[in-house]
Amino acid sequence: MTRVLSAVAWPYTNGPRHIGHVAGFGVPSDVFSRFMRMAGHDVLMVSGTDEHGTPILVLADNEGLPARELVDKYNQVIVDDLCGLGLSYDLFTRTTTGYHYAVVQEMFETCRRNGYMVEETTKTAISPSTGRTLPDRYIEGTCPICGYKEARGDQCDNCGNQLDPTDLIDPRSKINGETPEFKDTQHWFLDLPALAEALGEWLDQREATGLWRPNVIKFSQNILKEIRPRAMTRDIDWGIPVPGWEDQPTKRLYVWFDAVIGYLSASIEWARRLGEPEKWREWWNDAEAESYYFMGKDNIVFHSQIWPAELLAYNGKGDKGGEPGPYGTLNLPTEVVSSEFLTFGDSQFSTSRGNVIYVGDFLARYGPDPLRYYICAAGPETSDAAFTWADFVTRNNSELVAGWGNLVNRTATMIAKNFGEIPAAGPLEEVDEQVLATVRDGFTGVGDLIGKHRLRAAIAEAMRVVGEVNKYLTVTEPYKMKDESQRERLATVLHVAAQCVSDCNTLLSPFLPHAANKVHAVLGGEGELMPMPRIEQVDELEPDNGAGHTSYAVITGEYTSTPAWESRPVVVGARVDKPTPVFTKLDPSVVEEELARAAGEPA
RNA sequence: GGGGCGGUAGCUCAGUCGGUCAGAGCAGAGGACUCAUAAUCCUUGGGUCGUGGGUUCGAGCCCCACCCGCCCUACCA
Repeated sequence: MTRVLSAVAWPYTNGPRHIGHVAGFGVPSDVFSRFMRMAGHDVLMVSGTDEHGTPILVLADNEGLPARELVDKYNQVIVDDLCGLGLSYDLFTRTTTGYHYAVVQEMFETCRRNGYMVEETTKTAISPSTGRTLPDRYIEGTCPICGYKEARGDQCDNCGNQLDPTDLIDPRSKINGETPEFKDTQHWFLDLPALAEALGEWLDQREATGLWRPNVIKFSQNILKEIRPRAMTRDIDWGIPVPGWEDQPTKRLYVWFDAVIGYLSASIEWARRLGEPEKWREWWNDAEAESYYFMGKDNIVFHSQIWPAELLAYNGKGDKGGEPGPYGTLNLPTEVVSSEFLTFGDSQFSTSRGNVIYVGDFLARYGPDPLRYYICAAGPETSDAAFTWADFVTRNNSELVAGWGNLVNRTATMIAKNFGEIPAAGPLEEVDEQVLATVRDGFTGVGDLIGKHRLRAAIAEAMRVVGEVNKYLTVTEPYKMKDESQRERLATVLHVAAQCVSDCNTLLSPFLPHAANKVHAVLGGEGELMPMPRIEQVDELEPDNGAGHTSYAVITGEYTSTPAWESRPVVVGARVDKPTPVFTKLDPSVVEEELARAAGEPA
C-alpha cells in the first residue's frame, strides 16, 4: 500500500468549464485515482477552483459584478459539473478561503525567511483608472519593428519579435483602451536561479524513472536553461495579501504562487475537516508517499518548475540553504502528468467565439459516462485530439452500446429468461476456463496501463476483453440450449458469462463508475459498487482571514467501500430481472442538432 | 524571434532499443447467427509512414533542410 496524492489542476473561475478542460485534468485524474484505490493504495485526491488574478477582475468589470460574486457564481457551476461527472475528490475546495490564505502566507514567509524571495524594483504597466497591473498581454500598440498596429505587449503576432510593452508605439489597454502608465514598482521575486540546481537534480532523478511522458520531462529540463527570477506579487487589489505589506492593499500575491499551494492547503483543510488535523502529513512529509499532478500542457511550467521551486525554497533545499517551516519537509511531485489539448474539430475550444461545448450542457444531454468513455478512448493523451460530434456518436453507439452495453444486456436477458437468478455452474469446459482466464488477465493488463496513465490503451484493452466475452457467447450458443438435457450446460455458460460481465464491469469501473453501478444492479448486486462524490456545504474555517465567505460548497466523498481490483465471484442465486439498457444509443441526428446548436441556430 | 510537440490506411490514432513495423479500432464489403438497443461472431486492410536530402547492410523510427498544424514564451485545462 502506498499513499498517493492525486493533485488535480485547479479550474479557473472565469466561466463554466468546457469538455476540453475536463479531458485535460478531470477524467484522467479520476480514472487514475479510482484505480489506485481499487489497487489498495491510500489515495488523497484534492483540488478546487482557482479564483484570483487579473482575468477575474476584467471579467467582473465586464459582467458588472464584484469579483467575489463572480467567482462565487462560477465556483458553483464548476462544482456542479465536476461532481456530476463523478470525479471522486476527497476535497474540492477553492482558493478564496481563509484556510488557503493562511497556508499561502506561511509558505511565502518561510520561502522569504530562507532567502528565496528577493525584493526588486521593476517597471510595469499600470492601468491609470484602476491602479492595477496591466499584464503584458493586455497591452497592445504599434510594433516598433514592423509597424503592425495590433502588436501585443509581449510579442508581435505579425513579425513574431518579442517585445517589451515599453517598446510599443501608442500603447493602449486592451481592456478599456486607455494609455497605460509605466512606473516603478516593488515586488517580491522568487529567486529561481538559486533553486535551479536543485530543480535540475530533481528533474534528472524523475527522468531516470522513465515514467514521465517524454515531452513533459524534456520541456521541463529545457525551460530550466533560461530560468530567471519571477515576480510573485502584483499590483492588484484582488488576491492574497502579501505578508509584511498589509498596509498596501493594492499589492497581492501572484495568482499562480497561491494556486499551486492549493494542493497543500486543500490537503490540510481535508485533514482538519476530517477531525485528524495532522493526517495530511502522511502524504506530504513521508518521502515514500507518491504524488501525481494532472493538468493540461499549458500548465507544465507551473508544476514542473514554479511549484517544485516553491517547495524546495520552503524546504530550504536551494543554493541559499534554509530550514523548513512548520509544515516540515514537503514532497516534490513524483510525476507531472500533462495532457495535450482537446480541440473541437479543427479549432480550439473558444468561449469567446462560441466554439465551445460546456460540461454542464453535455452532462444534461448525454450523461457522464459517455463523455468519460470518449475522453478515455480518444482523449488528448500524448497529442492534441479532435472532438467531433460524429466521432462521439460513433464511439458511443458502436463501442459503448454495441460492445459493452449489449454484452450486459444479452447476458442478463438470458439469465432472467431461463433462471431469474444467477445459476450455479456445473463442470467447466475448456472454453469456459479460457474466457475466465482471459478476463482475469485483463486486471493485469488494464491495471498496468492505467498506472502508466495510458488510458486510451487501457480502455481499449478492457474493450478487447469485452469482445472476447461476446465471442464466448457466440461460440457456446447458450440461446440454443432449449432441451432439459442441456439445462446444466446452459446454467454453466450463463454463470460463466455473468462472472465475465461482473469482472469486465470491475475492469471498466474506473472509467465508467456510474455505469458500473447500474451493471452491478443488473446482476443482482446490492448497494453501490463504485462510491460517488457529493456536494456538501461547509463552514469557513478561518472566516476572519479569507475573501469573505462564511460557508461554501465543496466536493467530497467517502470512498473506503471501493471494490478491490480483482475478480469477485458472482453470487449464485442473486436475482436477475429482464434488464433495461444501461447505455443509450444515440440517433445520428444528434450530430446535426449539435452542429446547429453550435452555429447558434435553434436546434 | 526563442523553445516544445506533432504531420502513419476514408476517420481517430498505436508504433518502446533502427532489421516480420507497415498496425489497431471505427467506417465500408461479403458471410454466419438470432439471446441482445438490426446488437453479436467470422472473413476482408497495397497507405510514396508531410517534402527533399543524408547516415546505415537496413529507417515512420537517427541526422540536416524545408512545408504544414498545435502549444508555451509572467497569469484560458
